[in-house]
Amino acid sequence: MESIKQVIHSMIQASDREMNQFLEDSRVATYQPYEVLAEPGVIPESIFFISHGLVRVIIADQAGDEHTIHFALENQFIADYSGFILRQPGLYYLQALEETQVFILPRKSIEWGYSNMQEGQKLGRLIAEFYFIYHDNRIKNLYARTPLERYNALAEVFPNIHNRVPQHMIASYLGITPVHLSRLKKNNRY
Amino acid sequence: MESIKQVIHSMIQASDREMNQFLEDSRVATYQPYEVLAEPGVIPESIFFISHGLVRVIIADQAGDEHTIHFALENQFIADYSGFILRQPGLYYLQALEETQVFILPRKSIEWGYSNMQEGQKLGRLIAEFYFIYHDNRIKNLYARTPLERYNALAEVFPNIHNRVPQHMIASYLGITPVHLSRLKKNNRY
DNA sequence: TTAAAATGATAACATTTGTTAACGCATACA
DNA sequence: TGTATGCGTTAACAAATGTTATCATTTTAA
Repeated sequence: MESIKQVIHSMIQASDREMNQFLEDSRVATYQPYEVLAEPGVIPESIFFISHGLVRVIIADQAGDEHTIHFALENQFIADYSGFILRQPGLYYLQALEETQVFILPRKSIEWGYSNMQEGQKLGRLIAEFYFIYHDNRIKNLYARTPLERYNALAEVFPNIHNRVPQHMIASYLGITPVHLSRLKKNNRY
Repeated sequence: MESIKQVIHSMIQASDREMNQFLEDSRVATYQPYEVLAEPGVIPESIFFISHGLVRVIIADQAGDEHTIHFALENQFIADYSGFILRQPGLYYLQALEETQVFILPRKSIEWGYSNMQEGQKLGRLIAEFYFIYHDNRIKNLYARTPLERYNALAEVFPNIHNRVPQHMIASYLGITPVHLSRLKKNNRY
């Protein structure tokens, strides 16, 4: 409970009363490695806050192949946020890769926060901006850097990722095959 | 002046007084095709609203090659938003591709809006969410669709783009060479 | 403890994509 | 009007990346 409060306090001013009411309807859940927090086809009705653990975001293409789109770490919010905002069925799997504890914030709480917390809208803005910057950076790197450069810079975005995630998932995140990543590493001259 | 008011009113409630004060320090500017609205290396101090025209967002890689990262159309906000938020030097060129008229909203106005407009933070949240959804969609497509599929779906995101932008810029946006796009189109069997 | 499964490296080969150059056509402009 | 420039297509070839298979090692689970 403390970690989410800390993170929110680092972004906005909120009274204890606001904070407690905001979190009142949240619940804690724990997932084992490879367990699934959310599946595609369902309208997302909650936002997750990861207190510890690691969540992989996956999309499946038409052929059924799965692609790792994102890794979400402790002290971050994660959701199929587009689906949540648009109230459309999600497209992502959210999968724990480690034993992972989350707070589940239902839509009701988010909406309560927007309407009733002094800085609720600001909190929403800052979270959206955080992910905007993450996405923007990612797209910059995609256009302006090679896969190997992106590989070498990965740990800046996901600290310690190489000790927490198998390499083939990293290859998937980079948009290349595991075989190719292995080759690139071999020729990694820096 | 009317178009930006309409767009803002479609997102939030705002009194005439709020709206007029918010826009008080904005100015109108007009750019000819290929003129540049913003360059990398400078901390972005304003947000643009395109009342008509079309702006291309470009990033240059280490080799100096330019990549088209985005097209911004009329009635949209555009900026090097990451740089604006983080107060860091921008990385993008913003280039008009048609005769383009914009409102330039200085940082001062944005901050005034956050502090003084009833729904200022909400406006910021909705704009950040809009671009979040755009980015998210884009990344989904990047992983789950082929370049040809992305080409065929382009006009959904950028209406009439094929009549407004030369094909080699579209190829650049898709992350492929003009020669390759030409080949793909030739084999486009649907 | 042991057997099965997952992981990562590597090789051989196939496919995709990039590079360079040439050409025809349209457009801009002097 | 004529000339230069930009655009899109095509072809030939090169480079990058994917595919499939094999192997050794580590991890997982019975």
